[in-house]
Amino acid sequence: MPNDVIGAERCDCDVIHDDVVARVRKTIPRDETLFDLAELFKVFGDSTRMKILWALDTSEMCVCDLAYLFNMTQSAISHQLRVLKLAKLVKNRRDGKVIYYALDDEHVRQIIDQGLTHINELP
Amino acid sequence: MPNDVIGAERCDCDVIHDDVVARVRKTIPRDETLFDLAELFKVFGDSTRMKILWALDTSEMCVCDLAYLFNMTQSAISHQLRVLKLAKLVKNRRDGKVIYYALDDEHVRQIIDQGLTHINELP
DNA sequence: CAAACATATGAACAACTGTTCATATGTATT
DNA sequence: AATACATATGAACAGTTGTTCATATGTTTG
Repeated sequence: MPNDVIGAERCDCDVIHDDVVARVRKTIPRDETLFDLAELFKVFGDSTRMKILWALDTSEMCVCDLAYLFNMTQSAISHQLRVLKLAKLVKNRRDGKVIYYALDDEHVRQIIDQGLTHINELP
Repeated sequence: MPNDVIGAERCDCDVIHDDVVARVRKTIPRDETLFDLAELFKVFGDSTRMKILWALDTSEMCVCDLAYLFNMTQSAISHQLRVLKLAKLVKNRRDGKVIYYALDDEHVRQIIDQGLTHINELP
């Protein structure tokens, strides 16, 4: 299903590069997929959530563990865990009063590692 | 170099989970690294930039090609290309009046692919 | 060198985001 | 049942972000 192809103003070089534009149009994913992808990365794009993900990669933890570990409010952590859960990056289980959170996806680590590689290779 | 360890309020289970917290403290990267990582993913967390990255993965393109392709203002594209360039994800070369942008990193595709895998595996 | 073109950039504005504060929900203990 | 504890959640607020508009920079062409 092709994306929005309704024309904007074209400059001279658009016409020259018509083939390139056409090639991209054929291979680029649907708008909705690109939007979902951006939404996913947006979740990784906050240092509090990044800390939480990294912590949970070591071990499952409860909310107050995380709050104590990062010296943050229980409420702030809880709000962010909600975001992570909606993105299916994190799952939880209840044990009495305590709720334990854990990573819910084996790709989380891989995505983060790719990011680390990029950062470490910068000059 | 250890991160901020100044104490927040501890709940009862913190004390119980002291070992877990200590283990995370030992293995988690420096605050600065986590911040940089989040900054990197933030760049992927916008659908306009995601579109641009995907387009440039097919072929280098000039600014007005991208504007035409996505039916957006030249200015809007230009602003986002600036963000991508600051993140070292994109490089450019000048050819007369026209400036061509291209991916500047072989990890871009891999990072995006990992994200796609996550999205596609959702139920 | 003047006009046309491609791109960059600063200011302004609306929309979005993350934290805090107050409070609600749910569970265990006595 | 009442209290204490762990977590969730809604409202509010400040800070951030992406687009638009106007304009500036830099290059080519006549």
